Amino acid sequence: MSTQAILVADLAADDALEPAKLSAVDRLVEQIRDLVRDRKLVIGDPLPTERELGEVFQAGRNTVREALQILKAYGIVEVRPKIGAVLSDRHEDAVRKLFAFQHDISPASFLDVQGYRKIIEVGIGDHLILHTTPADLDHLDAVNARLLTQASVEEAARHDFAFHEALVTLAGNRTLLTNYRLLQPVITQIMRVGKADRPVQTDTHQAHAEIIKALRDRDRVAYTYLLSRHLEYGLQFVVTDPGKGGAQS
Amino acid sequence: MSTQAILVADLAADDALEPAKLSAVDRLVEQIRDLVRDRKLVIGDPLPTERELGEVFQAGRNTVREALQILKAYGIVEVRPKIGAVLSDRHEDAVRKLFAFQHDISPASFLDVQGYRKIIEVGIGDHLILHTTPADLDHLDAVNARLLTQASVEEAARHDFAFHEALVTLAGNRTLLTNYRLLQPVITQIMRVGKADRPVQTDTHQAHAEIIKALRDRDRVAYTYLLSRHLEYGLQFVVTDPGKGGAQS
DNA sequence: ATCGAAAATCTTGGTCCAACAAATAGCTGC
DNA sequence: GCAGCTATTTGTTGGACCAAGATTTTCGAT
Repeated sequence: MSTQAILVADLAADDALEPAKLSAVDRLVEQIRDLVRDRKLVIGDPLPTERELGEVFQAGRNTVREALQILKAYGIVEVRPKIGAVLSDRHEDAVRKLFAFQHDISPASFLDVQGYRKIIEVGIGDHLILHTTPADLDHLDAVNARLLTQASVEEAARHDFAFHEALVTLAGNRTLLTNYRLLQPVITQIMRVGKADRPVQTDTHQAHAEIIKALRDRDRVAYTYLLSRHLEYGLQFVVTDPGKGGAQS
Repeated sequence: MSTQAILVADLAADDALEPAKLSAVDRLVEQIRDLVRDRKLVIGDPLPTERELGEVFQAGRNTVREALQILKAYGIVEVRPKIGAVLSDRHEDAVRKLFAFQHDISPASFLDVQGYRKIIEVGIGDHLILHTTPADLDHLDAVNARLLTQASVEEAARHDFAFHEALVTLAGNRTLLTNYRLLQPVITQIMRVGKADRPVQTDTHQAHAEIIKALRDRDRVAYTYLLSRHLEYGLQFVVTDPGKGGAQS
């Protein structure tokens, strides 16, 4: 218990790297965060109006607005016209957006991301083989089935990602899942490109189904092989440079 | 080549989820990003002054400032009095800070992060066994050696993380490394707690050395075993709830 | 008199301007 | 070469206006 208290204190100090005088805007950001904490506001609760905040904290409204823009960028608040700033749960979205903000869009980047996915999705294989329940696998089937029910490339990419997301979810590690989701924009982008030329939904669905089957059979080797092949399959549509066949380095 | 052009266009559309009219501030954020891209500005280059930006893009200075606050929060620019906004390379720091923001500080969270690390660091084992060069291993030794050269808990945690970071770096995947680094604040926090009670630098150094040896021997099983044990070892200092001995679930 | 709809009003965020303070880059004079 | 001055630029504030949406008021129909 005392351990936890120490932790909180220590981590609070992470922000105090520059003990020097903060700008009024930064000070306001802190004060508003404190306000939220002190009043124990929860998601959806409204903050005071900009004018009130300015009055309470002795700052101009423009200064308050700049602070709110920062909080907004952090996904802490969402400001709706007229109703004002309300506490938001879009934090993860903000992280995701920020993460993808200036990711370069190059074939090398795609290759890298697919390599990452291979490490992750193959890496959780041991756990999946051991711990997935029939219900889990049925759920995967259900998610996979959605791949066949629509036509839009955008939709297909989303459902494709949903399958892999569900797979990673089964690893039962929240940190891993959060990190994997960070790449959602990039991954769905890869998928869109892969599916742009011609619809490959049935192929994808089939590949997913085989992967599920490998899990049902608790066949670690098949899982690894099928998953690797599946991820590499998508790559050949992305790396179009040489025009030749294989895409392995 | 044409593929790449399509990609860039498509990803630009990712932000256009709400095709409705953007606010002037959001529009400015985009315009400034475009400006940076068009002029091929690099890290350290200065942007036009706030008044110039306002004139060029037909916006008031306050609006420009709000846009700059967002860019600043994103780690894209750093604005210094008098000289103005200059392009910054703090983007990853901003992501890291924002990411750590949401992480609650609980034993469960620690357990989760350690589980994540196990998945990652064990997961790259195959690649490491196959591809690490003697030079790589010497580098690991050098990084590990630093663990013995100082006393501060803070320093020790940093060097401890540096070793694991170096390990992940050897996997040769930039995406993975970026994601792993995201957890730096949380991981070093875990390490600080683990080392708070008494100095265990020699133990840690020893454990690292054994892991390196396993890589030298290209012994996949030993690598997995030693790494898992090492990561679980740190955990027993975190989960202090029962006060009894073992901490395995 | 009661209810509901329409209109007027009031509040609030969005944007812009003007002004001043503080900091400092760059010039000026020695 | 250096001290000091000046002009420029960001930091901050207050005020103004607009548009949109919430609130209240008004007023007609029943």
